[in-house]
Amino acid sequence: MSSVRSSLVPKIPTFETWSKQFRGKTPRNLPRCTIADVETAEIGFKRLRQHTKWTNVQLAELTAVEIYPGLGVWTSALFNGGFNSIYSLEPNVPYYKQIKSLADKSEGVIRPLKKDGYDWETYVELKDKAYLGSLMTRAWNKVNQNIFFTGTLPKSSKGEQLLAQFATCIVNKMALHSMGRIPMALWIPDQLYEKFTASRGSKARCKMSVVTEACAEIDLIYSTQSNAMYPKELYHLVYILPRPIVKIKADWDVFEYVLKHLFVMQRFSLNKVVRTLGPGADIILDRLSFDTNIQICDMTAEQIDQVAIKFDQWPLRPQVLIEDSNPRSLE
Amino acid sequence: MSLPLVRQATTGNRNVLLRQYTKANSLSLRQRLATTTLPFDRRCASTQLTRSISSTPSALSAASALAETPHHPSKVSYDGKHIILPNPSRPAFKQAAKVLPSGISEQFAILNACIQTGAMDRAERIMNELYRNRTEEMKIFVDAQIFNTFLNGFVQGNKPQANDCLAWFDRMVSYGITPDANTYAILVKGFLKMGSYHTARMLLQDMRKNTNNQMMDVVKSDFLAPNEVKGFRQLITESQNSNQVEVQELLRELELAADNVLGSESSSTVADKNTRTSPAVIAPTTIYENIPEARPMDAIGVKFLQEQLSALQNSEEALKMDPFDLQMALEKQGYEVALQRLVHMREASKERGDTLNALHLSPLKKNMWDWHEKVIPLLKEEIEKCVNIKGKDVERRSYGPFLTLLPVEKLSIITILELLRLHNSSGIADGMKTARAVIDVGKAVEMEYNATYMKRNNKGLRGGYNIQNMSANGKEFNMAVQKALNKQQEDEAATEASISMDNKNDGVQSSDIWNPVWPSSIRAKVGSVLTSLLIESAKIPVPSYNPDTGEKITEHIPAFFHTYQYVRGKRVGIIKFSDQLTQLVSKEPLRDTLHPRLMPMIVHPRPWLHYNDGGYLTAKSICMRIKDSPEQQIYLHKASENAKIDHVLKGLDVLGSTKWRVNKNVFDVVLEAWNSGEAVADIPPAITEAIRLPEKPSDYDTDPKAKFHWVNKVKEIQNMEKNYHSLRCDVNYKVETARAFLNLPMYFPHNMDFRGRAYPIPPTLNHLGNDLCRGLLCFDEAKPLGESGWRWLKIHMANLYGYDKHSFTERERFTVENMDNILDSVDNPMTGQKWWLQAEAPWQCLSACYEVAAAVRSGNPLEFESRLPVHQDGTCNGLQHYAALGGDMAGARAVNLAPGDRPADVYTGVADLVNKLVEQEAEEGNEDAILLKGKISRKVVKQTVMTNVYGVTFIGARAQIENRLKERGDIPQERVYSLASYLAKKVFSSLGEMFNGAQNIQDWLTDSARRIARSVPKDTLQETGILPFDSPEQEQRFLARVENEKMKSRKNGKKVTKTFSARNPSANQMTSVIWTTPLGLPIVQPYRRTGKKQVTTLLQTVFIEDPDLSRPVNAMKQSTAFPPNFIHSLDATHMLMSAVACYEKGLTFASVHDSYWTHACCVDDMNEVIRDQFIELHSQPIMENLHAEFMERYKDYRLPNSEEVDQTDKAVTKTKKRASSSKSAKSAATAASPVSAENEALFGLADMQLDEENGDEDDDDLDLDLVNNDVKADEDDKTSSSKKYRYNWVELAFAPLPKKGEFDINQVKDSDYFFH
DNA sequence: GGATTTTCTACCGACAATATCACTACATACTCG
DNA sequence: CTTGTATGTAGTGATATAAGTAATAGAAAATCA
Repeated sequence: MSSVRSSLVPKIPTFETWSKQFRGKTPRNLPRCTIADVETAEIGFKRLRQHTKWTNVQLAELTAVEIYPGLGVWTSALFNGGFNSIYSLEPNVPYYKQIKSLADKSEGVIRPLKKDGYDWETYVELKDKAYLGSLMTRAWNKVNQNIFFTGTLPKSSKGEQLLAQFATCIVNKMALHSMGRIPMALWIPDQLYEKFTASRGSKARCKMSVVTEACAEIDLIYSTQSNAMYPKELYHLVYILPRPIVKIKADWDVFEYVLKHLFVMQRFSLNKVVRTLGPGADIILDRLSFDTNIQICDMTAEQIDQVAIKFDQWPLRPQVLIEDSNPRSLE
Repeated sequence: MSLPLVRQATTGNRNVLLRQYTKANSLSLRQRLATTTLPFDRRCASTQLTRSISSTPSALSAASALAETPHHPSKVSYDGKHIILPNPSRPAFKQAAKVLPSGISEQFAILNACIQTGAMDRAERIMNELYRNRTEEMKIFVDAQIFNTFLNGFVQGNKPQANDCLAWFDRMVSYGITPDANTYAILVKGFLKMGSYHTARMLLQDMRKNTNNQMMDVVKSDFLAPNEVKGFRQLITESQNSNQVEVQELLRELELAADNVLGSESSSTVADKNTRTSPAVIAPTTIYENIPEARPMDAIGVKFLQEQLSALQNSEEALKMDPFDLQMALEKQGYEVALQRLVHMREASKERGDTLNALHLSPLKKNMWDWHEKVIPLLKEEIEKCVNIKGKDVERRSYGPFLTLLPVEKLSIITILELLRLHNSSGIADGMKTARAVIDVGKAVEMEYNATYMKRNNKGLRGGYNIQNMSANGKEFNMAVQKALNKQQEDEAATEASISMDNKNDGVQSSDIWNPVWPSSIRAKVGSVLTSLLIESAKIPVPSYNPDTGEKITEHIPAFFHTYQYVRGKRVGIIKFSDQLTQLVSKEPLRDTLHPRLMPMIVHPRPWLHYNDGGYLTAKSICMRIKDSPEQQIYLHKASENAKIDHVLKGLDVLGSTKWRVNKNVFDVVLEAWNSGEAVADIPPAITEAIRLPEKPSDYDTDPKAKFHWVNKVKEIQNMEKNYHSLRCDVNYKVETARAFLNLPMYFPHNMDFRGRAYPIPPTLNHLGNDLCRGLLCFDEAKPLGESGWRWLKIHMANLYGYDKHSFTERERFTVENMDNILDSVDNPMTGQKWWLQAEAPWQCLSACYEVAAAVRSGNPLEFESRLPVHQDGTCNGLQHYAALGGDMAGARAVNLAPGDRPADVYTGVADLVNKLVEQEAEEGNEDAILLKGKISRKVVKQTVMTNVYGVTFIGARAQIENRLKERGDIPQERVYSLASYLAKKVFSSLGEMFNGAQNIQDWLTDSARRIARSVPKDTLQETGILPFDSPEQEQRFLARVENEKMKSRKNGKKVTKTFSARNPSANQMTSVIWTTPLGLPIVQPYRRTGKKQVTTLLQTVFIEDPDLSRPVNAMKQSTAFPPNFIHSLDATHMLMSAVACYEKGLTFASVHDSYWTHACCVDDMNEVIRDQFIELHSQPIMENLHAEFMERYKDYRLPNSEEVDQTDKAVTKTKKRASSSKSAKSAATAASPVSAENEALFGLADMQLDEENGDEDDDDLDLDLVNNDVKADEDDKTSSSKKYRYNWVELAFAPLPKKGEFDINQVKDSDYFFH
């Protein structure tokens, strides 16, 4: 109830010391970027608050889950913003220590956890009563008022993979989103942001952006300026609000199969590409409600969903949609 | 001293073979004949094994006219006579190798296709364009052969354009190409055809006056068909009235020549010969237009084919046919036969008209026929489009000409069969990679084109079959040949007509005619057209319904469809079978979809005359399997040209001369097992119902992890299913192949991998295949067992069962004691005790059971006529060679080079040694050791010991051992990994201990290869300004050349000169490791960095190696692969030597690399041969020769070197991390690297200091520095603060050879278990 | 030139990534002087 | 008619693609600043 918290200021090392002490030497957590500028975090949060129109009361009800806090700059901003509590998931030891020391000054609001936001188990564990279990909601017509998910995505394939999985999880109400319609705000590296938010027709249009379009509303909140990140990178803070009704009606596995195959040749027309779905799959063209002479990259999520549905209903569709892509060598 | 004898004998024998297959006027052949038609007394080879023979003149010259150093009679190698070519980075290499740049080779292929299809306007355009845009390259690559073929195109058809021909002739001369006799033959032919006798005469007169070409050569030209030669006679008649002396002279010469070719009586046959060949003069397109839709062959052809058809279906019938005709037909008309089978079925059932039989008609065949009929109009349409190209349709221009090379019917059936054949290839379930498919289809078209239109072999064969004495197994061959000849005489007209039917070239085909290989890009493009048309038209009707309306409909599902898969994030284009097609294919035996090409032969393969001439009767094949490496090809070519590889070819001929048959007893059991659908031995069970998928876990919908694992499980199951399926398919193909040859003899033409190891060319069923294949095959010829044969048969029986680590006596007893089991296996193979199924090699065991049982029951085993091949296997053959090379006592004993009472088993030996070490450490309290104590079996270490020869690294060995330990199951899973690490170390150290000599040699080989692969020719360094030129003249020459190049490539003058320094030389490392085997085969390691390019095809782009890109070597691969390759080249040498020697002794011989087979009764003889040859081989200083060859081959090469410079500015030379690098993880675990150890001892005292100013060159001592590694100095340097490195180039030299041990190779002679 | 990051990790038989975009050089069309 | 400019295009090189790289380590080559 104390909206007046003593504000927390994280210690920010110089770039050189950061390089030495924090930048992971192992290729495991290779390009972990972290916000290294208090002002960026503060403005970011301010904008976010404007956008979400959170009241102090609402904030006081909200538990934030933050992945990859890094130096804890964003964590501090969240703390200062007045969240009820903040689970800060940091697997990397030097960072974890940094978060721990912040937490010690946070009167128990910041709760550092040595978990990796990338690991699937993490979300199973978060479901435990001790963490978020009590805050779960079933209904999807309403946004979960108690959980807020945030963090800084690594600029790596893992980061990209993670983001894509968030999107699928929203669609399928899995992992984090098995706990309700949880809003998210993520710091995303520029390139990934482009892909994540690419609209139809854009050059960056890809599978992920279709899924995203189908399952969430995305808003750009703020972008980092010059030296806000260690190492210097352009990041965007993005607010992700899952839709009450996801636009994908088809069976997810079918949808994914269709999506994957269509996007092989995204600048070709559906008329042609549809054949790669299965032998004789062009028969479903007539059963679609839109002009099928359309480039794949120009299709909306709904249109692709419709293709998936019609494909699924097609009696002669290939039964096996799981493709073994890993030809593992035999002895 | 048997080797020189062998050499002589071989040469003599080749001579015989040669003459049979030789066409007298082949140029390359002339050269060969020069070396082979030397006086030679056959009796020498078979009877008098005198020592002096190797120094007789005949033997010397027979061996090689080029061998100039015959002073060491025992030597096999031709000292100083290696094929040495410039480094591929040098311009000189391009000149010598004539490796076409990819753009040119494509254009050439297209050009040739245009010529062959009569599209001369297009051909002219291409010629013009090439000469305009690629002037320089054309100067290098175009020769008279190419130009002749081009010129011939003008005068070929029924509308000869002799004047155009003449115009191009002038241009030919102006391009600096010297016309030869062929050129004149073509020109004259053209004018004769047009009736311009005057011009023709003028041309010949011109030739006589101005050139050295002989009239005889003109008339004998391959470009002239017999009836065209008769045209020359016409010329004589027409010119009789001329009074000029010159003309008279000319005519006399001409007459003489014509008589020589045609025979003087030929004038009487002119009329009927002409009528016979005249249909072929009709333009190709018209021929095929007249063909009735359903019957692509004309009347005679159909009759002929149906004969073969019935022959193939009923192999009893086939026996009655002439085998030569059958083989010819199989090769030349395999696709027609396949097609005819479809037609035949269809017509037959139609005729009967009853639906009952229509039901019996295989649905797959019905569909295939349907596709065939549907794709043909599409093909015709496409061809039409290609003919009338509007605008610049680049794609159509590049594949169009190829589509008319073959009749559309053939294109269609080729495509269908190829796609069916590729089912499940490249690890794709129910499909294939697009790249593979389109390239293979293209290749199949090319091969079919070659087979159909390359008449030369046919001509040569027919003409060349003279009745000569051949050695033992050649006799039957000759009988067949004789029969063929007789038949040919009776039946000549029909046969000729049926063959000449598809011959568009007036019967003109020969090696003088240019026939460029199609580059992969062309193959891919051509293949993609056919494939995509087939995809478009091949459909299967399937009942279905419209889910929206519920209305019942029939969908026409494409049998194949093009799609993509992602493999680790990368797109891979694939062509998949539809489920319906998969169903069809899996339901019926693959009998009628059996691919007609590359089947076993039913007559003796054509001996290898040349590196690319032998094997099948008509198919153009090459004796070595080349990997996208022009370098390999050119070395082989040069060696062949210089008669260096005759011995090797002879060896291959011997392997190909072994006559096989299907073991009917085993076949019946296999069939029964197969039809039962159960798993028997290595035949997997038929999957009747889909395997049930595992239950989805409860958290499947909420936890991605759960889902992931479930999906993985499903994938695993699918994978298993796929493997089962493709395994069953494989068995299906093998069984069907065997069935096709049930009553026919089989020969396997052989070729080699690039190290010289021999392989049968037919891929599905051969004696190198798995147990099933081997069980299905036996020698065709039977030989009475006799005392020793009976003994060996029993031993062999035990071996196959897996009882092969005991003494021969024990093994013999094993068989005797198991006689009841053996008889039961024979009497009730599928219902009895099934003893044979427990054998290590069940099918072969069963095969042996039949043999043993039959022998026993015959009443007198000693007289039993046995066909079973009995094997003698080298015990760890690689290590045997290593031990022999190193003279390594302990090693020699361990692999049975030295005699012993019972076979030594390396694997057990290593296991014992490791066990000892482990026990020792267990007592010392080592936890790993305690856990492993007593658990180290032979099996655990076997794979690692085996692969050690191949240079397995620590990581690989650890993985192997890990797997073995996991299998055991008595070790806690989580400890397995660390235990495997521990054990791998122990195994390596034990190996190092046991095979110290091998280790040393292996390390030396690795090190030497590494140096070679990193080295650069001096010239290159000079030209890049790194080293000074030797002389101003050299510099001048270089500058001139550069200037010249600049002029040439002014257009694309963006020459990026890559940074070139001793520090980072990898981009310029162009030197591959090359050596010559003791039999004279040059071996080039092909490992280079891949230079793939995307090629656009109709279906998708395809990623293909760009051949003209000279790419830097993969130095690591070069060095790690060298030891195994070298050893394999030696074991291949030993095998080929043994093969030839066995042949000389009249033994039937077959081999699987290091397992040698012969009749039971001949095992003793073969054993002697094996040992003699091994001793012969290893009596030579192989390592010294290799070293010497390297020194010669890589003379003037420079090696990048880095040396440390200390503060006092005095260079302390040493290689930075270099010398020690040769002992990789592996040898690090063993004794210290012998290379450095040796040198430490030898050169440790040498003065390492070097004047840095002229350190770059001329310092002969530098090579020592490379090797030496002064440990103490290293330690000093660690303390020194400032390290400076200097990079420079030193002369390439090699470490001293490891010292050879005391083992006397002659002991092998007395080692019973050397091969056993 | 020194340091860091990536890439291997057993030989041969038997190979194989592809769509798309940005950019360049070249050819053609068109226009203007 | 020539020349210059705009436009179109064939050819080339770069880049993204998918996605739990199930575990492990160590040297050599490639890349980077």
